[in-house]
Amino acid sequence: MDRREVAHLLRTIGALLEVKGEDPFKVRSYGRAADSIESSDYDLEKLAGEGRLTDIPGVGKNLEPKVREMILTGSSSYLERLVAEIPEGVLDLLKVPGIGPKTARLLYTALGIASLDDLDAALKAHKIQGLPGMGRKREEIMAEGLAEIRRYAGRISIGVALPVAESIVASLRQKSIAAALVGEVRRAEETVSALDLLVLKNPDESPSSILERSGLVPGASSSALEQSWDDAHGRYVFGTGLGVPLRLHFAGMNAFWPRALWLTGPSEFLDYFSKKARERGLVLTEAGLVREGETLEAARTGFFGDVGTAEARFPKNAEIEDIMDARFEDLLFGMVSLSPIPPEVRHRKEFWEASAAGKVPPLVDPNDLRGDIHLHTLWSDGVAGIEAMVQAAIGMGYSYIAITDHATDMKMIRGITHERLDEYLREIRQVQEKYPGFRVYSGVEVDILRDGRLYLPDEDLARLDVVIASIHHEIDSKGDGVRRLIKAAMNPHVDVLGHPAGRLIGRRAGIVSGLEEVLEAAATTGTAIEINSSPDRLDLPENLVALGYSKGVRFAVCSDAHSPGGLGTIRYGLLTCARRAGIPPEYVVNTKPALPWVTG
DNA sequence: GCCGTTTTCGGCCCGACTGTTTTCAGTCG
Repeated sequence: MDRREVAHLLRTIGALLEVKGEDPFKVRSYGRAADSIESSDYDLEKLAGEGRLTDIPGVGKNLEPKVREMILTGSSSYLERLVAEIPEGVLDLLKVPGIGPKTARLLYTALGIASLDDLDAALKAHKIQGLPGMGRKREEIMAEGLAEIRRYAGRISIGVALPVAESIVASLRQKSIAAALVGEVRRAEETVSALDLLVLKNPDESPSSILERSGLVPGASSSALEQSWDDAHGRYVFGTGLGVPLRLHFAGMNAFWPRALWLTGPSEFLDYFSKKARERGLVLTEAGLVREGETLEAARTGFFGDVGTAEARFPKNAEIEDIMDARFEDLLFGMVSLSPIPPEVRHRKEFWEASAAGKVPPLVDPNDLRGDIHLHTLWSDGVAGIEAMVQAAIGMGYSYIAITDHATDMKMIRGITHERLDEYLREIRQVQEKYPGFRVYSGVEVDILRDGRLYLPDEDLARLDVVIASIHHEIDSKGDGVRRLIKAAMNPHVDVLGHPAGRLIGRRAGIVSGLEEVLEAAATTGTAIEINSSPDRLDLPENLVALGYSKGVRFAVCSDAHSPGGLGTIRYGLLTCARRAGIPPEYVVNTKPALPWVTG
């Protein structure tokens, strides 16, 4: 059992203990151990074998045997005992706003509610008001929250889906099986309903024998998955622990990229592509690109050796790496007189037109990023010091970062105050001196208060290189977020508006109207708009990024990392919000060699 | 339940808000 799975079991135990009403500190210790195991690179099986699991911070004498059992057997008898008391479905209730551990337990013990469906039924029958402490208003809040969760039912964030899909591709590759991402994950949709992989198949091999070789067959590994063959689509469908299926599609060498194009879609783009193909006497089918009048059977032999050009033909002894090169897909575009369109913008009609005209504009690319300007450290709610974040940034190949700890009146976070500012700036300067070739900007993420003023006075903000202004409380419509954001944008010290919509995917809708006005204001004041890449935010969403771009707004793509490992999440915002919106690199401030508004 | 000790027990994340009360428990950031 791998790190992620162990961490997941530990978190499940922690949540169940919390619902049981156990000591909060005990509950938290399970979460801490999970974080520690997940973010480490320990060889768990080795440590378990040597009895050294307590070397892991957060794992003590009580957790050691529990973790060892998970690693060695893939399950936990302790967890099984807990689930006998409280079904795991009760934990789904915790995702609903207004339901915490106490309420979840009450709902389960009083009404037997053990799933979101149960909750839905109880809300509709108004069974909840009348329980101790529950009234009409509580029911309303729960119903609203449940509706938001239901909007994302059966979907997971790209931030969860992409790394899992990539790790499956990597593990298949280790078994000499070549596969590529297709479908929603390849298009980098903000949430996806399935993980689709296209697997390369030799003519003499069957999908089932590949599957056997893959190690994904139940029983072949501890992470056994339910699987079934879907004959209509020629694919295997697996259940995963993520709430979305994994689907393995198969194609031979010559049909690989036509099939990848088909499976990547989206369907309205395939319609357009087909139309262009017909103009050239070609037909796009699920199995390949074929000459008009040709049968599907013929198509199954693949098109590259048939209607393909000489350079589109694979060499006789092509290596997997050669075949996996997406430039072969580009050749398909060429065959129908289109310029290649990156998967993330194939849904955008303006790119179809640009493609037909042979002028697809460049999109901002991960390699364009020169720095990350929204990061937290131990100075507020981050888990690492400034220097550790600098080293992580250097590891990402950046030339600069901005340290932007919270300046907030949220009491739980001890952030940057007027009194602590001197000391904070001093430490940033000290780290800067140790890394002369790398720029460490000083900054804060300052709270926009209820009246639109900022938590720190202007004279403090004036001392910082980067000021991100964000709303952290009363984000919904009654908090009048639009007016507060515009007021913050008008402040000349504010460089960036942080996570403007304030949404949390699947939990909180955030500001749902009026953000056009904020974009107008930002375009006028020159304030950059953040694209926050945290997988549960992905804020600003694509459609509003595209709108801002049309108004001339500049963007800052940021990780909002709270740990060194967190810097890597920046790609989710980049792919899902920036690239899908069709943003070129020059509209992203942190593609510049230095921040334009900082002098000296 | 972990950790780090002033070594075997106390600290660990705290305060505002809210819907429900009729004095406060529970949630949230």
